[in-house]
Amino acid sequence: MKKGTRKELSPLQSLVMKTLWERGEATVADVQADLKDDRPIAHNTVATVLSRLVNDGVLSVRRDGRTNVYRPVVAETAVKRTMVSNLLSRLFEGNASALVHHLVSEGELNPQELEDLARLVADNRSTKPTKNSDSHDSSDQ
Amino acid sequence: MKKGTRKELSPLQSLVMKTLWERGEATVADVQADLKDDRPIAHNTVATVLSRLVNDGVLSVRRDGRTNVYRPVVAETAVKRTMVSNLLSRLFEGNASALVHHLVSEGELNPQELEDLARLVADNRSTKPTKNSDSHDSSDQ
DNA sequence: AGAAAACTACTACACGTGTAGTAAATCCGC
DNA sequence: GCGGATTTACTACACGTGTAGTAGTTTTCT
Repeated sequence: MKKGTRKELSPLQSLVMKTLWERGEATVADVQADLKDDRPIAHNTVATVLSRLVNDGVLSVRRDGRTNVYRPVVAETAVKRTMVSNLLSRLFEGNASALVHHLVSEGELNPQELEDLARLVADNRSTKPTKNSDSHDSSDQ
Repeated sequence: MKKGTRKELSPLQSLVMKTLWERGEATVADVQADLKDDRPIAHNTVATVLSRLVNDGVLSVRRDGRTNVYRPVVAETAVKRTMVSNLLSRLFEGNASALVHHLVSEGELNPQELEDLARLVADNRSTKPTKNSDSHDSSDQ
């Protein structure tokens, strides 16, 4: 239905898409095989999910013999962008640093990760601040 | 039904809960007033959402005269924890730094925020973050 | 007092999601 | 060449969510 630049994936859809993004393309059986490790899931359940994703414009399908081969139409990054940004506005007033603060105070980042993060921040700071200066008033500095 | 330590909130539920957490407690009319700025929403719609949240153990309700007064049972922090952690496992293999990397590379953090973040990281690193660091904690239960 | 407003409780309904069964076509092994 | 395996297309159904209407009870305003 909806041509989807802005698609939220449901939990199961996320799982399915993860294997699609990993593999590049996959059949129903492929996906089922990947998922079966974590959870028992019927072949037909996977097939249903897959065809709904095609319907939503998230996957495309190609016929190979009598088998359907599915392939991502929407990039993983795009979906992440949408979903993270939605989480941000829903729970953190759209404020990304609030989310990072949460991660830190909840101990989701271990020392090593904090270390890496520090480096990432440093790099990013030195290599010029690019876009995203819209409407935000930089009070001090 | 579901006793809820681990509750995911739907978009509208998140909106509603936001005002509940802000206000501490609220009536249907209060919530409707808060939401009406963003979206037109019927009094009854709000009432339904609220009573479902009570049913899910996310809110409690108290009678004040002939009016219901709702109050959060689940702390904002707890919900954030659940939902962020779910997003993490669904899209980032449970890896929090991957999420932060995403935020940085998508430009969700502006220079000022990166600056603050650097300080946060530095602080956290120096204060010996073995497991749980206590910067500024919030009440939750 | 009588009408209007405010509220709650209950009901309804469409749509998405998870889950899978049935029917039908095709393929593979013996 | 036949029976089981594979695979698709279609159908079904329960449950959550967004959305709100109805009915009924108070409260409040002329």
